[in-house]
Amino acid sequence: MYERKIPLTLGCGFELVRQVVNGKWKFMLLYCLHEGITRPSAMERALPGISRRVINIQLNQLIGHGLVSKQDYEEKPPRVEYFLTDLGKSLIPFIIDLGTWGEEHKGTLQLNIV
Amino acid sequence: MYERKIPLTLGCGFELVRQVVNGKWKFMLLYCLHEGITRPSAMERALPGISRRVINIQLNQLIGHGLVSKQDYEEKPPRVEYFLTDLGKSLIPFIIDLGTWGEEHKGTLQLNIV
DNA sequence: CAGAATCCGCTACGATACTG
DNA sequence: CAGTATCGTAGCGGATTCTG
Repeated sequence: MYERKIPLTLGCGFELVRQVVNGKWKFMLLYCLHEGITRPSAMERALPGISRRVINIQLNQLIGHGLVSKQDYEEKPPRVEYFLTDLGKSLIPFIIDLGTWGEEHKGTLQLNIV
Repeated sequence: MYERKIPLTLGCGFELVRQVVNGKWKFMLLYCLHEGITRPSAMERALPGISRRVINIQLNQLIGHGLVSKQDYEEKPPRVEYFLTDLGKSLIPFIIDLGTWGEEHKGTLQLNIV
């Protein structure tokens, strides 16, 4: 054998992950759901700076990717709730650990990012 | 107490991580380095579809974030090598585990993404 | 309160060509 | 082989407005 052109058996996995978590607020939205913040209005309060449009778009993408499910109670005034699916839950440990990693290296990183 | 407006102590960490790994090929570049693929030409071969321009841009960002270091041997023909810093190495387990996660749920995810 | 529709600026990325 | 410069494009996300 010569050389492996694509030595990255994980490459496909990387790309899938990248697509799934691609989006400015996806991590935080998933973490909100994990924290029990299930309603859009609550997310808007919990995440200063996010807009309703982006909440909807990114939640819908997460639903499309099978990480989130939606419950519409069809009441008036409207009430809906979003929940993590099992697949979504399986991603939470990564998110928390990555967030912790970011916190721990905040000093080093911020210097460079700012 | 009323309600915590920002219940996400990890929010800042999320944001830092998002900025650091933001980029289509960052995961794969970091994984390349971890695999010992240190030279740009080798990365180009290992990652079909990537361009030299993007390799340089994203590696420089990683350097700026302190995850990667560069060694220029100042020879002719030119030869340079990139390496993971300790900070960069500390991110590798996440990347591998996320790639594995993506691989494991490929079936579920691909249906939705395609 | 949930959410869809519209407009728009910014950036990332790809393609290409060029310098040492 | 390494790296830069330029151009064109698609998409993300912010602001705003409107509906049920």
